[in-house]
Amino acid sequence: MGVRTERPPTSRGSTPLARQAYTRIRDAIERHQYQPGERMREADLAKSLGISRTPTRDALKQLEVEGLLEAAPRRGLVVATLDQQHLTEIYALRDVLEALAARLAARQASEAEISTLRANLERQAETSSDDIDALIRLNSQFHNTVYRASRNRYLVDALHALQTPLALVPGTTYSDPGRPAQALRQHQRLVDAIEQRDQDQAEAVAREHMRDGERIRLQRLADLADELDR
Amino acid sequence: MGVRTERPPTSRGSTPLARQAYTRIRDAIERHQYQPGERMREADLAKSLGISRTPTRDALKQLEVEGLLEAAPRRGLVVATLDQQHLTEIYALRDVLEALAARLAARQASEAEISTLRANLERQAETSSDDIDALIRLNSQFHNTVYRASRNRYLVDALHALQTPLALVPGTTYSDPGRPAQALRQHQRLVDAIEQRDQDQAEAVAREHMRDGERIRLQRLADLADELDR
DNA sequence: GAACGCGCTAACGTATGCAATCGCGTGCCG
DNA sequence: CGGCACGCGATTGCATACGTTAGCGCGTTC
Repeated sequence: MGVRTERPPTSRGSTPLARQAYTRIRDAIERHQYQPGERMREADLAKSLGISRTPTRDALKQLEVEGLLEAAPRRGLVVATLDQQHLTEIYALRDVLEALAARLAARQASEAEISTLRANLERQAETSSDDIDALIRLNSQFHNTVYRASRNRYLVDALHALQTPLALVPGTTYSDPGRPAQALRQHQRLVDAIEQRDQDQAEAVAREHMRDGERIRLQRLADLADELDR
Repeated sequence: MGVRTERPPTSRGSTPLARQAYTRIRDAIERHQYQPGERMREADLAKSLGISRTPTRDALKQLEVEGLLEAAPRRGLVVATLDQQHLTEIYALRDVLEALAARLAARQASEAEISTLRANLERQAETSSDDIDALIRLNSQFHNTVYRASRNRYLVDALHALQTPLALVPGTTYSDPGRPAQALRQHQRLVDAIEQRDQDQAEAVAREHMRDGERIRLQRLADLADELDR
């Protein structure tokens, strides 16, 4: 079904379809356009994406590896469900990983990385608490900079892998009214600790940051369960 | 090309081809039948496995996710290389993960799990230091039992993910003459700590175990580099 | 009227053919 | 004699057809 005559032959990049499919399906899941437990059929998705089953299948496999989809006993792949137990396990692990990243960053962050973090803090401070999308983006950049400063790619990968399934819970910690200001204060304290090369302090701040984040997300999950019960 | 008339229709199991391909390729890599950097071509592998490119491709993708293969700039998938830097990063992370697993196991291992660990220790004690394959198997079972006792599937997954790339270095820590006895002693101390619910001690023993393992593997890598230089 | 069995259909695993891309070699031109 | 450009071969990405299996509904029989 060679429908793709739209793309001029000069377009050398021509994004791999599997990557496009992956991105679009993942976005749809993160926007909660599919319910947890909803079946994901190769043929349906392929048709709605306008591509064949082959790249669609590749995308689904990757999403399964990342934990956004799971194999249901006799129904194929479905959107994964994240309950309180999962959340607790994720944060138990994330706590020690963020602590390690903060410690390593305090030990070996470059001056350029510290400047990047400072610049990020300023932008966070200038951003309105209402512009949640911008805050989320800045938060993500902030943490990624800290992760990379750890100089440990396995740690970076593990931290990213842990954050992916969190997208299954609608909203983020920034939906909580006091969170933006609190996060900014904790981020500032973390950069201070990194700049002073105080590894223990950096680890302590990171752990505090995680505990607060876990609390907010658990609360959110409980609220959602209440709504569904009604 | 319906070549597979060999399999009687009664054979219901007939492992999916993609899984077979994955297992066989992974085994071959772990046995070092491919050199690091060696190209892995879909068509070649498919032909040598007697299957088509589709399941072969699936297997290669999974191996890439797991870090045994990596995408080389302009040459497709090649067998991954593990240098000293990688090893150091892996162990820096594994240290805190094993420590967490040991701590959680000490907190919440069931009596049945502790019995399983004790039984494993006995079998380790009865196994000759020369039977390296058996020791490796027992060691793997031992650690997996501790991991599961942590009641944290994300931690279990992360620990497994970290161990996979270690297979790229020929031999294991058990190739070292003193290691079997040392490992057994450390395993025994770990089970003692778990049984006494001493979380700090469990964590300390796990960290010591990791440090020794890292030292042996770094030495092994250095020896290999020396051999190649000659 | 109920239970068991048979066939139909939906879904996925697998095979294979086709197309697009990229590296590399060769030949031509400056 | 060297560099650039064109073309060819190798390799992977994508599409699609086929086979197989399992679940479900309908019919038949006791």
